Amino acid sequence: MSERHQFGASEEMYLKTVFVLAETQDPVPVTALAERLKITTVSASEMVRRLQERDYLEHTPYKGVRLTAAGERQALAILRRHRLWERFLSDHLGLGWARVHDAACELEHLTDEEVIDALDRFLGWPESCPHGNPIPRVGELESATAGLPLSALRAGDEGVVLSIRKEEAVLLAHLDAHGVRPGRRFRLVEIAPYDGPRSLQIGDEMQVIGRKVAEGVLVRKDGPEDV
Amino acid sequence: MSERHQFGASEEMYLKTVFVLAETQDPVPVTALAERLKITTVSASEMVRRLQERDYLEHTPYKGVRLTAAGERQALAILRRHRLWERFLSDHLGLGWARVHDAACELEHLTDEEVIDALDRFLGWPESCPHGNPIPRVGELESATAGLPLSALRAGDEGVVLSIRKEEAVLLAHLDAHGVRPGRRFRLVEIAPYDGPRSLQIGDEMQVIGRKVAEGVLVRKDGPEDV
DNA sequence: CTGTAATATAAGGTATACCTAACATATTTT
DNA sequence: AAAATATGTTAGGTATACCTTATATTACAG
Repeated sequence: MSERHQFGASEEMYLKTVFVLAETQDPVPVTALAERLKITTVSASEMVRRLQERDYLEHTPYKGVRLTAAGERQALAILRRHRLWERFLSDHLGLGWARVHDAACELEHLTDEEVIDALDRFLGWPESCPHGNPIPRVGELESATAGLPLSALRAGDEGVVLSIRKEEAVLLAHLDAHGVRPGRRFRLVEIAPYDGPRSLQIGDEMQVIGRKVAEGVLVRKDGPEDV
Repeated sequence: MSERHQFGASEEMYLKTVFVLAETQDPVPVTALAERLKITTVSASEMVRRLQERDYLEHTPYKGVRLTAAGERQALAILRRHRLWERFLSDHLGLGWARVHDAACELEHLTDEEVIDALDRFLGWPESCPHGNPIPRVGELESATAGLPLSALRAGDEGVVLSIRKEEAVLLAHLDAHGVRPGRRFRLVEIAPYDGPRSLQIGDEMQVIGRKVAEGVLVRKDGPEDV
C-alpha cells in the first residue's frame, strides 16, 4: 500500500554527501555540494529543490542545506551500507585502502536489508570503516568521533590518527603513501610559515603534508587526562 | 584517448538476458526479451536498435536478435560478475537460494576488474553459481552444460539436476521449496496427461512440478554409458 | 492467396539527471 | 552606499529509459 518512495542512486549520493560535509560546515553551501559531486551549482540547486520538496533537505537561501530528520535517517542508512562494504573489500578482498571507497560507492545502493544485515553479521559487526569512520547501527545517531582536525594542532603536539573524513581517492592514496592511517601515533614536529605544510614524525619516518590535507585528518591529541 | 564506451546498467541487463535466452531459442525474439525484462515490446525494440548501432546486437526483423562477438564478450563478463556475487551471497552470507539472484542483479554492475578478480580469488575460483550455471573465465566461451531440460525426459527416467537456467525469484523459490536443487538425484515417476505436471521422486519425497517449470531445469539423464 | 495474428515502427509523452548561458538577488567589501 | 563577489533562478537543451496509442509490415495458416 504505502510503498515508501524508492531512492535513486543520485539522490542517495546527495544525502550522503550533505551528511559528510555537514561535519565540517553546518548548513552545507550548495556550492560545496556541487563541488564535491562534481556537478554545476545549477544542477545541484535543482536536485536540492527536489529533495526539499520530499522533505529530506531544508534549504536556507544564501546559507546552505541541512538534512531533515528523515534525510538524516536515510543518510545514516546509506553510510552504514557504504562502510560495511568498505570493510568487506578491505578485510576480505585485500583491496587497497584508497581503492575501497570508490567500489563501495557503487555497492552501497543495494538496499535489501536482509543482505546488509547478513553482511554485517559476516563481518562481525564492525564498529568502523577502514578509514576509521564509525558504522552507524540502525536507528542510532552518528557517534561523535570526538576528534579534532590535525590542522588544529600546534608544533610539538602528539597524538593518534582517528579517522579520515574526506574519502576521496586522491586524498586517500596520498595519505596512505605517507603512512597516515587510523590508529597510528605521530608527533607534529613543525608547521611551515603562513599556516603551511605540517611535518610529522610518524613511525620512524618524517612526512610532510599540506594544511588542506591535514584538515581532513581527525586525531586525538595527547594531553592532560581529565580525571 | 580511446575511452571504451561506458555501459549503463540497463544495457547490461539486455545483453545478459539475450545471452541467457539464446540458450533456449536462438535468434531471441524481441518479444521474449521484452517479456523477460518486463517492459513493452516498443521499449525493447528501441533499446535493441541502440545496441545494434553500437554493434553489440544484430536484429533480423521478424526473427529475433543475436549477440555479436563484442556483445557476447560483454554478456559473459556480466554473467561472470553476477554469478560470483551469487556465490558470495549464498556461501558466505548464508542467504537463501532464491534470494541471491535479485541481490546479485544489483551488484553485478560494479565493473572494476580488480575488485571482481579479488572476489574470485576470495571465493576460491568457483566453477559455478549456486544454481549450477558455469562461471565464465575471462576470454573463455560458455562451456556447454551438456544438460537437457527435465521436460524432455520420459516416465521412468532417472538422473541428476545440473542447473536452473531461468533465474527468476518466483521460480527459484518454488523449486527450492520442492527440493529441486543442483546435484540432487531424482526419478521421473509420472507425467500427467496432456504433457502435464511431472511427478518426481527426489530424496525420499514425492514432488509434483509443472511442465513449464520443468523446462527451466537442466538435468543429466542416467543411461547407457558411451564407451 | 487472403486474412488474421505477430511483429515492427512512428509519434508523442513522462521522469531523471545532467548541461550552458543569461539574468537576478543577496552578501560583503571597499 | 556603490561595487564586486557569491549565490540563486530561469530558460532551454541533451541523453537515457521508460510509457501509450496508432499504424504499418510480414508471416503463416486456413
